[in-house]
Amino acid sequence: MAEGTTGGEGLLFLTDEQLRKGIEAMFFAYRGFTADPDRILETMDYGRAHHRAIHFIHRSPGTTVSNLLAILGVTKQSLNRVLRSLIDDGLVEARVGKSDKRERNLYLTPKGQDLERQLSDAQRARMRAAYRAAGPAAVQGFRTVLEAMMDPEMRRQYQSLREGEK
Amino acid sequence: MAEGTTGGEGLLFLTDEQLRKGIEAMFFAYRGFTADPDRILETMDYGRAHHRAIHFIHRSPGTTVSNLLAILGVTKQSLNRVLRSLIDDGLVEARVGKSDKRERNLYLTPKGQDLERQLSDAQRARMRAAYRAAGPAAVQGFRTVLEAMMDPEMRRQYQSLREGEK
DNA sequence: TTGGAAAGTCAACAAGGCTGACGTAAATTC
DNA sequence: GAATTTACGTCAGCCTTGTTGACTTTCCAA
Repeated sequence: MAEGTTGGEGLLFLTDEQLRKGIEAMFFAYRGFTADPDRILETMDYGRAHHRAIHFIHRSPGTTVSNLLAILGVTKQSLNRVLRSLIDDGLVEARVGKSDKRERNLYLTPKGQDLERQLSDAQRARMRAAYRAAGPAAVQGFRTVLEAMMDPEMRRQYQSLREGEK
Repeated sequence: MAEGTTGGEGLLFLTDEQLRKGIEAMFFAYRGFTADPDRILETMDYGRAHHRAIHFIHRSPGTTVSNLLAILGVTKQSLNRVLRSLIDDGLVEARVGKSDKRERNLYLTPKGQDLERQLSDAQRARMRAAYRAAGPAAVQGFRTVLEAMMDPEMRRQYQSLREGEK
């Protein structure tokens, strides 16, 4: 039985030691997860905060500032600083809302899409390598545990982003 | 076939869309992962950096400052600031090395152990809940993918911390 | 005995979080 | 039509946690 994760009928025996290993796995893996984009970003004047904004604008083109605030979980002032530099540098475009003119709909410009592609290519390459090394069953489990680890509100955000998936 | 992760004989069909979902899963799950300790820490004057130091000193009592630097991947000055406050507040003790008096061996005081327990109890509770909700097979896969996602150097750190495990 | 490693410290700086306050335009409600 | 609420932007100031660079002290080892 591998690493004592299970007993007879799917009951889990979870020692503190096993849980601690999961915790450290998250810590070290997250470092790897962000390492490649971080390397690209530091050559420009951007950081992880810019990456996150770019990612979610790419994911949901036309999203509003409020939506982004909810997803990223930061303050308006903090996001604004990041968004400001992306708009000034011509990576993001903010169009006045059509039905509600108070809103700003956010889009990546071609230049923004270029950077998005660079960043996500790097991140996907690592993810793909990890998936291949681990195999299909592991991938399924990986996603299942991560989803269970999210706060309910974040899980909703995550799942709503997955709409349109088969 | 669940979510198209596999074809016939274990070959993975990984669309960009699937990889992106894995990326977002990491993002949202990491937020959940740190949420509980963060809530505890903010009531005191500590942050995530203090938590990391406490965690690894607890994990390897008597570890040196250099070891900690290698594991945490920050600069000496950055770690020193955190360590300084923990020592001043009586959570960590730095004993002059026995064989090499330049080294400082780090230990948690009883007060430090109290905080460590609070933090790890909270973090383990979430991890345990996620593990239970996902099931044993998923847990196995979770750990496998995370390990594959680490940088080789970090993987060694991770695995060396696991020595002594059966 | 001298070179270099380990550790600590001081100073300065930046990114990216935060709070609070204030302004404006647009939408909504009364 | 007036008052209120909403969405967004911005100014000012603070904190944590990362960085670089320079310098000192201690002390092991060649």
